[in-house]
Amino acid sequence: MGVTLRDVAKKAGVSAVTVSKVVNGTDQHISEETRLRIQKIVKELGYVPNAVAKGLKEKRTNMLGFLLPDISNSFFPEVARGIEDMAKVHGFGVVMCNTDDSAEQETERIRFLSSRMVDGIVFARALKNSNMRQLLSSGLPVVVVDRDIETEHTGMGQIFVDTQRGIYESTSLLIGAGCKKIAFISAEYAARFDRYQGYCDALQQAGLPVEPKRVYKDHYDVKTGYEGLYRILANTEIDGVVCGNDMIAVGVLNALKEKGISVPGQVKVIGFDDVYFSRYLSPPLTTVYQPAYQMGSAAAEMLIDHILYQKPLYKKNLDFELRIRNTV
Amino acid sequence: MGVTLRDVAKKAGVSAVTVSKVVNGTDQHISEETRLRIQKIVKELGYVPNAVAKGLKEKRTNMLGFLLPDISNSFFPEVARGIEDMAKVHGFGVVMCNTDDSAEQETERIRFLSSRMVDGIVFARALKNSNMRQLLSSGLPVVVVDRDIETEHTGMGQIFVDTQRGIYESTSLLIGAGCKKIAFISAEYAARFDRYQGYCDALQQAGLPVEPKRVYKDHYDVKTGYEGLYRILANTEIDGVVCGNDMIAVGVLNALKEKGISVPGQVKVIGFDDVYFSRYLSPPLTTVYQPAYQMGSAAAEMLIDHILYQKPLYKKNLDFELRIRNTV
DNA sequence: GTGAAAGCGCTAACAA
DNA sequence: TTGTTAGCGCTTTCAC
Repeated sequence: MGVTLRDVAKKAGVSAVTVSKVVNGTDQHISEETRLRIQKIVKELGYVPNAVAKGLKEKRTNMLGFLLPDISNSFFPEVARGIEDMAKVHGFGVVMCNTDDSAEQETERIRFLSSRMVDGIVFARALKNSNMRQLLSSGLPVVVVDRDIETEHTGMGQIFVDTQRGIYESTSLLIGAGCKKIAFISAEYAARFDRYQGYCDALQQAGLPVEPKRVYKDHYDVKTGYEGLYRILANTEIDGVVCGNDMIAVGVLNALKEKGISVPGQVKVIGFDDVYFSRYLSPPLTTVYQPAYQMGSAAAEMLIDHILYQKPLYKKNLDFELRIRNTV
Repeated sequence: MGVTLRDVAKKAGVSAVTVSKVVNGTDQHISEETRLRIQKIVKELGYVPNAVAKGLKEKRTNMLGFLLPDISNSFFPEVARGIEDMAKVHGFGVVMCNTDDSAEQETERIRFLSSRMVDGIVFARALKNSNMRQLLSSGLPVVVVDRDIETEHTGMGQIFVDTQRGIYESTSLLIGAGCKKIAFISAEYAARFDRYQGYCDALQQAGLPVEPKRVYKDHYDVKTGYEGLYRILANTEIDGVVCGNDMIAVGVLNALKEKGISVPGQVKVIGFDDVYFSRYLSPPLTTVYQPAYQMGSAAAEMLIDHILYQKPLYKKNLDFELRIRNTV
């Protein structure tokens, strides 16, 4: 920074306008000679356009906001990377905003990003649909990268995985492996793609009863898995556990080990997400992979296409994938 | 966005300047009446100052750049969170830039950030000191969050952990536990704080020989741990493994399990970093904790103090911490 | 082929 | 107590 259009112009003996045109290639009718001279001086002086000034003028900053619960929760770093890689390709940068799923934080950060004139927002979330409305009212294009979104929000783009179907399949895998008494441990909330529903559907399909005693819902964390398993085992027997995510599966695995119950011998376990260390658990966790990186890059791509070429936002369903390892 | 200072001014029947003064509290000599009237209209209209315009004018954007190898590598998400939390407290935002440790990427991103007029850069890195020089020449204040930095770079702030001492202590722990034939598996590179040196020092201190056959260096990843262990075991016997980081320890643990060698019975293992899932490995990994979150927040704090109050940048040594679990 | 004028939204310095 | 002027660095329009 420091060296401006004017500096270049002065040294080249032309006006700032001409330099601008050359630098941006915005005008064909510049003599080859002038163009070359200017380009040379640009290099000499190490001129770099001031993106802030440019943004102010053009009302486009080539910046994306990334709103997420917490970057230090696995799953999100991959998403972040996907977003940034795609953004970079198109000359965009990304501003990261952790909100801890708090509505106030979200509101505040949206205001922040909007004041900073980001051109669009990728909104990754796990829970409530809190202030979707506020997001919309900001007028900014938004793409929601959602694992579970409650309602349709017209006007927003969406990248999602059918987690209900994913859990349906993970449950079916356990059933296929001979489990008859399958527990379900997950987080507590209503969602468009209800994991619990996927679990119920699979049981029903197989003619197995849904036993409330085998269901535990709290949070998407290790503690929930651990405590859930103990709670369920206090009341009933099980031969399989369907987990709402891999963190829960980690808790379940730990509790099972503590109780001396063999996996997959006595109890089979299946996770969800395929967080990068799941394969290193022991036994390596069988789980359902969600394409986190791809979700991020697809979201950024949609947003940028919209910003740059006015392509409409849309809904995109990405495929999950069973990852068979050693807990089933 | 959309509603400007002028809009507020018009509606309040004052000039834009007055509104600016009221909004920023930059002028005591505004009548209570005017102030109140303006504040009311600001609320009504939902006026939010345009940070881009403000940044251009003031030459301060209240934005930090965060340059790192890869957010999807454990350790960095925590750092990122630390940075963002501290930044937020001071009204700063953070632009995340992954560089995969590539010098070209770093150069390019630094230019990018600089053109965007970020007020400072947090540089988290694991390896080579590539283009430190370029960073400096950008004129931007920089704080390096480093696990291993090669040289002194005057002018830059620095947050670090004495990893050499950390490995010295982790090795000593193994020695104290009775190990005589300790392997060392880590990444290959020279650094200010040389982990390998820490390992050697500890052995020497205990009168134990340093056997090249027991040393393997490649990358900070699972594969290195896995292959390193196999390689070493092909040539010699061991009763302990000091790992350069937790990823390596994961590989070591897996290889050991594969070979039917018990941990910590036959071989003891110690990691480094205390990545958040280390405690869930089996057995739970004994390791050395690096305060990643704190490193991020300390870096951001130093930078912001410098930006806002011209406090000089400095070097800060953060403490590591032995986390005794079940692999030793 | 090139440049002058105007303005993006804001604020510091100075006037009134 | 308030407003005018000027300008941050850039680009668009339109005149030359």
